[in-house]
Amino acid sequence: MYDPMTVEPKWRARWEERGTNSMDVAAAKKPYYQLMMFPYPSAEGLHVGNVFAFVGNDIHGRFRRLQGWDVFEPIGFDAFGIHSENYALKVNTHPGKLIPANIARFKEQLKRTGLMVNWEHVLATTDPDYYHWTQWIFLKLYEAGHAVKKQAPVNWCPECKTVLANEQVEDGYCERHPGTRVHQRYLSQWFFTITKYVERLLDNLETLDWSESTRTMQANWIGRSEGAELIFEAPAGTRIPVYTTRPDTVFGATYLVLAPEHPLVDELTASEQQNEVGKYRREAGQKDVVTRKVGDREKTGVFTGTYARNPATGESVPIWIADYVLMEYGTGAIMAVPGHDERDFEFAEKFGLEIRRVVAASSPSPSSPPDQARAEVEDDTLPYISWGGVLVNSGQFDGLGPAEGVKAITAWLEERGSGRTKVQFRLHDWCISRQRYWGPPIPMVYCDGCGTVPVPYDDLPVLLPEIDDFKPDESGMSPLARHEEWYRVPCPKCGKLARRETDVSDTFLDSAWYFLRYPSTKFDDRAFDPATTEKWLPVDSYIGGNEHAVLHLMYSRFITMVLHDLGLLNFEEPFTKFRAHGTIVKDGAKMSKSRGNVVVPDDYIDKWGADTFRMYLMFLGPYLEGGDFRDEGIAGMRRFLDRVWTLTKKMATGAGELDRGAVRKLHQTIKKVAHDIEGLHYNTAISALMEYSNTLRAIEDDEAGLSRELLEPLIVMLAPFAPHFSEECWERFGHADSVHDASWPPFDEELARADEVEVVVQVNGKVRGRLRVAPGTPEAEVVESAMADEGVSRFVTGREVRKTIYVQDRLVNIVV
RNA sequence: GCGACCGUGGCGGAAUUGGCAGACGCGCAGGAUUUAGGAUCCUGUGUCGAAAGACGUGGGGGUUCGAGUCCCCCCGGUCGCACCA
Repeated sequence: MYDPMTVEPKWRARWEERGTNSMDVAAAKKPYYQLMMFPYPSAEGLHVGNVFAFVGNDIHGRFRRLQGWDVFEPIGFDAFGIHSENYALKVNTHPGKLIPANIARFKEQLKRTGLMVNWEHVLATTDPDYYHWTQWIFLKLYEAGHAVKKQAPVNWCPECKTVLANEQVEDGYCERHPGTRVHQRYLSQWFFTITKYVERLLDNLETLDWSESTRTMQANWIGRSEGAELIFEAPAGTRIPVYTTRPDTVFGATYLVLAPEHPLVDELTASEQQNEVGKYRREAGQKDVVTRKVGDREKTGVFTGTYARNPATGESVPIWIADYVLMEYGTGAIMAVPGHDERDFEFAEKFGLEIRRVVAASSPSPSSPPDQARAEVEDDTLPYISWGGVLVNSGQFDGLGPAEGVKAITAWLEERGSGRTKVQFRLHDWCISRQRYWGPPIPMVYCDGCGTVPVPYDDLPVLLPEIDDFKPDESGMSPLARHEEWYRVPCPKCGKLARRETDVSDTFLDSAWYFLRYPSTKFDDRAFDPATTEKWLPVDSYIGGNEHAVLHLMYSRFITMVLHDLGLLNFEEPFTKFRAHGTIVKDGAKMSKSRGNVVVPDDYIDKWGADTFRMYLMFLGPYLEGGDFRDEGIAGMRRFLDRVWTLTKKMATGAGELDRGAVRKLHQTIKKVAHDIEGLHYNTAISALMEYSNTLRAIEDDEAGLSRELLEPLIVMLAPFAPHFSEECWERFGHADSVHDASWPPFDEELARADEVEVVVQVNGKVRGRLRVAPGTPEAEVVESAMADEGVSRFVTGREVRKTIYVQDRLVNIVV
């Protein structure tokens, strides 16, 4: 009987002794970088979702190794950030104390899972040897002009006394304090100018071998749109630029709306409207960023009391301010076309503004041009939004389709100096300041004389001080701002007393470059060694969750591009291939502590062994889609390993004739399993291995029986899935070396070929018989024997054969 | 609302280019072994039907000799984005 409780620890110990998994990064000849997204080391430890993800990554890495690659499969810990910090606050223990214990626990669990992790190259983002280089990257970006300081709104929870990320705000309330409304504060913060790279970030997507869903999400996030910037002029000559994707509808623009924060509002507000406008702006400022965007969408706004000239019609249109217009997008001002935009329509209805139709749904007939179209348009009670139809009420442009109208009207306005075509993106600059404690201090110093001064490279790292009062307070500043002994430093330039930046950087910066560090963890004088990096990067295979499809992957690509442009990297895309794995759910619902349906891997590994658990997880469903975790099936997987175990004990020693059918099945299996592992289709790879073992079981008592040639390839193919079990079998076969240093079994097309195929005979598309023929039998011969088949002739005789369809080696269809 | 993906036995899920639907596994039933239970092994297992056969991949229509697969409409689900002008 196979006993994982003794076999698995035995092999883990031996792997460590022999250094089986410690591939020498410097000496590797055929490098293959197999990366998985590193975990946040939570206090709860590894959950099945992590194990599922890591095992899938490990199988691919181990398979590549069997194919002869020098596979580098590192792991690290994303241990900075608000998660760790909030947990530390909750249990009232310093995060610096919690993290090492959590990491130790994770390591233990990861090892028990049997991963081929290279433990010589572990990293933790909280380690000063690591964040030294996170700060170095900040300085590199600063030097290149990609790090700038500007004012930005943040969510503030008065109860937590801290800034919240958008994800921590639920419908305007703090996620930790359901009764507390979050509001908006303006703070001066550091930004990385990722928007400068927006075209490359979008265009390069097409060249990447990434999950389609991930690329789509990135493209949506970047949000490219084409349109025009048009100028509306106020009487005093103030030019108000607006961005629109529908410049063809400018003849229908009956009013303007500015965002409440728009810098021109003061100037444009008439004196009698001052009070109203001021009040509205204050109210808008009170709303937190999230509520304003997703909360109650009842339109609100106030009239500024002034007008601007529509550049197309020359008419005066009223200028309003309303919070449905966002300052962060476009120019922070829109031309409202209520006839053809739902939001503008709703607003116009509410405030009694003019609605003018400028696109008719159907083409006016030549006999009764625009009049008829106008009539039908005026009946409408809702805006008409489509790229179909024709322009009406648009002067010389009447009759054009919207797409032609865009070109013609933009060109016409451009000629008159009131517009130009414009491409707009949704992506914003990346705010990296966090008014928190648990992160790498931003390496900047503010000096009264010299201004903003970067910390010299030689003074890095700026160590995060160990303070007890890491709890945030009312001020909106980092807890570090309470520690004068820390932030008071001499200015690096002039030596006078100056002040450190007290904010720390975003966790996403830690993870935006960690893959560069792994191969170079041995170098303490550089972030990443040029020769090592050239050898190992870009990453050959990256696997992770789609929850990081946008931010993490986008930021990593951005940092890589910047470092490339600075001449520090010779590639500009970090991940050649990326696949998003699926999610494991329980009873159809996402696992979460609040639902109480979290599955902890430890008990399963204790009971069934890591190998059984690994295979079971992979067999649940397609790796790229995930599946539902149930206890019922796991015994079946254990049964499978037990059967293979029994097979290996029956290995025939004599040199009998090999079973032809088994050899054929073997080669078919080699091909299928390799193909499936490459595509990460582990569930079907496992089922192919099961089929092959069933084939062997059927001949186990035969004379020639189970020869080494039939059994050993099964064990090798099983090795990526069940690494301990396979080692034990391999050893019992008399091998002194590791099965993981063996080679993937060679595939022979000739041996895989069937010497007889079954051809299905259909009459009118219904199966009426089957024939066994040699592969490649010509059509005429097959049809002839098909007609002779009793089951077939019953349905054919006495009827006229209209035609026959023949698919080589597969099917005959006789149409009568 | 917009975008992407998906819907197949009692269950999880298979099915290159349109070509035997239900691989593999779970569960279940019968049998062997066992004092019994468990474990193991063998056989069976989409539905209706005694059988021949008919029906069958969320529903409806279409293309085709042939549709789970392609096209159109509808219903249901999952994920992402969400006042982005």
